[in-house]
Amino acid sequence: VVTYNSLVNGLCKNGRVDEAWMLMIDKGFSPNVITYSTLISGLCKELRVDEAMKCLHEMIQLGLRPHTIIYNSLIDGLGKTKRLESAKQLLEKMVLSGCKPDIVSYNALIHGISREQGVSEALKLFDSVLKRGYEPEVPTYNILIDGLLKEDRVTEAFELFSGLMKGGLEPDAITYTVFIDGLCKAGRVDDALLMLKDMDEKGCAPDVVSHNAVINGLCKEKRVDEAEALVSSMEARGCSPNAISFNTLICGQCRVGKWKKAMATFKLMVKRGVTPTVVTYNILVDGLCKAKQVDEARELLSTSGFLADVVSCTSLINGFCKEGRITEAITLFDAMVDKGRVPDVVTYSALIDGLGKAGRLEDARLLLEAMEAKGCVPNVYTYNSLISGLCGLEKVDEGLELFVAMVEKGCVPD
RNA sequence: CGUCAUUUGCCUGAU
Repeated sequence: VVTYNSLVNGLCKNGRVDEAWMLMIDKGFSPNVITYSTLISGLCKELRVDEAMKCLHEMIQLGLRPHTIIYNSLIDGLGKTKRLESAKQLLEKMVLSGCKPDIVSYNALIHGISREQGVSEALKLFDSVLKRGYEPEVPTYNILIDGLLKEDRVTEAFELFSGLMKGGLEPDAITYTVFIDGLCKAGRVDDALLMLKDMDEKGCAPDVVSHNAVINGLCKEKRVDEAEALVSSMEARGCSPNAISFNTLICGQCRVGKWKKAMATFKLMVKRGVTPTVVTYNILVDGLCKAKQVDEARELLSTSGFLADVVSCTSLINGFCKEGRITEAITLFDAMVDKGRVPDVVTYSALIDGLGKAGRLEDARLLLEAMEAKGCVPNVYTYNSLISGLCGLEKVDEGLELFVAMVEKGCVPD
């Protein structure tokens, strides 16, 4: 069984969970708790939570007792697939079966709640966990600080940081990076740069993620030359730029119209042995589309070796719309659906906007209905596009009607 | 100490 477990583990590590699964089904040996632990965590990492839950039930039926870590993997997987209710139920179940949740169980749940229901809800759970006598760990604080910053609650984030220190804990590199990213996204890049230095002085070496967060902040402020300098200098500080570093810089350079620089960065990336990802190509495709070179963008994508995903398709559809090539936009939209790509709210919004600007408001309306019918919830961008189209054609009454409808549906106007 | 394992940070598309 031990040999066999190692094999299952090896397969899971290579992302070959299915083969591991087959191996297990292939009897001969009886799987033990370790076998299931390996399989379940492997499946959860790939977000194949239904299969992981099946494994859980199966092992219980075989008389094996799942331990905390197995439950924690599942709670995390359920949270990451937006199934918070199931995650909470599983936590209950774990208590009932005599397995006490630990702080990691709650960290996973707090994170899921923070993402799906907002950080305020997560903070409520945090409080009740404290009241029950659990000691929070650094990741607990990191999760909550990140949640606060993502909702622009910077002051409270710093207050929680004080709480971390008062609890006798030491912030780690992730704590600092969460702040660096949060400050950048609040438009405080210079403060983020200070914090990058500060963490170093406090004995917390910035890693590639810390650098990438700042590179992104600089790019968003259009300070691409500084971003480029940071990419060049980070190596000397012990962090090799990775695909995200280059992607971020290329994106920044595209956004300020420095197309040649962007291509040079792309070439440098390849030369440095960093493999471009689908995001790299999506950035270049979008850059070309914004430069009114949609055909070139398509060509680039088709030679990239990557299949068009929902993001690249949306860039192309938007590019066609902006060039007034609405028919081609629709054709591409239909083609992506045919190929089984699921358009999301951004795709729909781009096309609705294009239809509106082309004066085809009825089609735009129909598309809004179609997206809702498919369970894709329109957001404020979607409504703004359609309302603006209606008002542009002096159909202000219809625009107002739609405004009322969006509010009734719980979509907050901006 | 024969085998496994859980939680936190960075990049791309729409008004």
